[in-house]
Amino acid sequence: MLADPSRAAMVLALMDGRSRSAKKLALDAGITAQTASAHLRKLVNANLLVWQGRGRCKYFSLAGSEVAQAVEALSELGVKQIPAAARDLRFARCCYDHLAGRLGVALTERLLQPRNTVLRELGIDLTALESSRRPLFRCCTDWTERRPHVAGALGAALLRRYKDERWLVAVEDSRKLVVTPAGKSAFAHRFALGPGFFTQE
Amino acid sequence: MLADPSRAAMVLALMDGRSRSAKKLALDAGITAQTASAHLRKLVNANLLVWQGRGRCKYFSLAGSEVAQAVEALSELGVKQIPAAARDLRFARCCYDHLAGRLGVALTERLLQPRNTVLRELGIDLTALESSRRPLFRCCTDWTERRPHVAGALGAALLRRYKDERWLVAVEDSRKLVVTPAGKSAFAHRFALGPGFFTQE
DNA sequence: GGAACACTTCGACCGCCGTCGAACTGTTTG
DNA sequence: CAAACAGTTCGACGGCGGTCGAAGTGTTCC
Repeated sequence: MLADPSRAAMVLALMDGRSRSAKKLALDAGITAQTASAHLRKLVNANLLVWQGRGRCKYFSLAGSEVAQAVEALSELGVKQIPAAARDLRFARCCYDHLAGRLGVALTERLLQPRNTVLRELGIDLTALESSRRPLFRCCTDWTERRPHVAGALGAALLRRYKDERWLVAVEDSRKLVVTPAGKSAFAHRFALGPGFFTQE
Repeated sequence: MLADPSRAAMVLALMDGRSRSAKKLALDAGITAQTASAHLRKLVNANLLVWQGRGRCKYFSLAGSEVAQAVEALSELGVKQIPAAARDLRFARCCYDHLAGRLGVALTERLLQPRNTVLRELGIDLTALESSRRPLFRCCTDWTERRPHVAGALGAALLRRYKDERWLVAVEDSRKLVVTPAGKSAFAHRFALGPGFFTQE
């Protein structure tokens, strides 16, 4: 299902967790609307995508975090073949609804250190997240770093907070995330990242 | 690459981490030797498999843990479609070189509990593992349980120990693992698994 | 109402690729 | 050396599926 180039392009375009119209997906994948329509129907039937109609448009998005995770795992296999295209995404990107890339891995490691109080300081309410239906903590192996980053309800809550604080901003039509100056200082301070961390970006 | 049924069958057959000859893989996949030869060459070129010649035979095995991880992530997407075939593997199975399934997830959770001394009692030397080139701890999301189990160097060391102790034995030609009576008692005792855990198997 | 637009259905085309039979290379065994 | 066997190469076949043009449905907006 993911093996077809056109379908793969459409799924990759949705890897930032946002939704897009059929037309836009068709254009980005370089195929006509009819062909895209057939592909999208297959992807929905295979439970990879879901859609929601608004007016005369159909907006598609990933069916869930598992889909993003599978795509990340597959990307890891092909990472040698596509070094150029991937370079942009290595430092910080969305993986569905949470943060991935070098920054995501680094923050995860800091979070896992014992006796850290970052979560509390960020105002993340663990008990509330624990009561949600969704698993609190999932690891998602990073295809650029080959080390885990935080997914699940906690991962989504963290990324939302980073964006709310404007430490990270999303790049239009891309999974890429850029760190604002305020973000650099906040991450460096709260997560004890060394001074050289952001200069290697 | 994994989309072709014959190639998928061969890769799945190797998911237990062992190696098999081209002929055996061809037979299991239900194709002729010529066809298998072409597929195997492609899989090797794509860095999914590696091989090693012994005499007139070529023995193939997975190229690494990432491959197993990607296959597991993909299996999760299709888990609704193949409930029958998967039933056998749900409780305990190999995922390349480490333990997966309900048992793998349960043991992982016990290991992650703070202040646990199971690792030390099992004689697993963390400092030695940490110095190895391979990442110590990797999460691998379980496609049957949708929760993480331990992969990486630690996961491999644990499974090796379980097998050495004969708590788990591998089933011929399958990823399935069966728990011995000694294993049931050892796991229940050391990992504080409830009395009902093994009866639901 | 009518034009513009998003999406779908249908049908036809075409090319890629999985498949096998036949024949070939190289190794093992007696 | 001959026979058996693992694996490979070549060539031919066949079908699945991705592709688009044309035409159809439904919605929005003036």
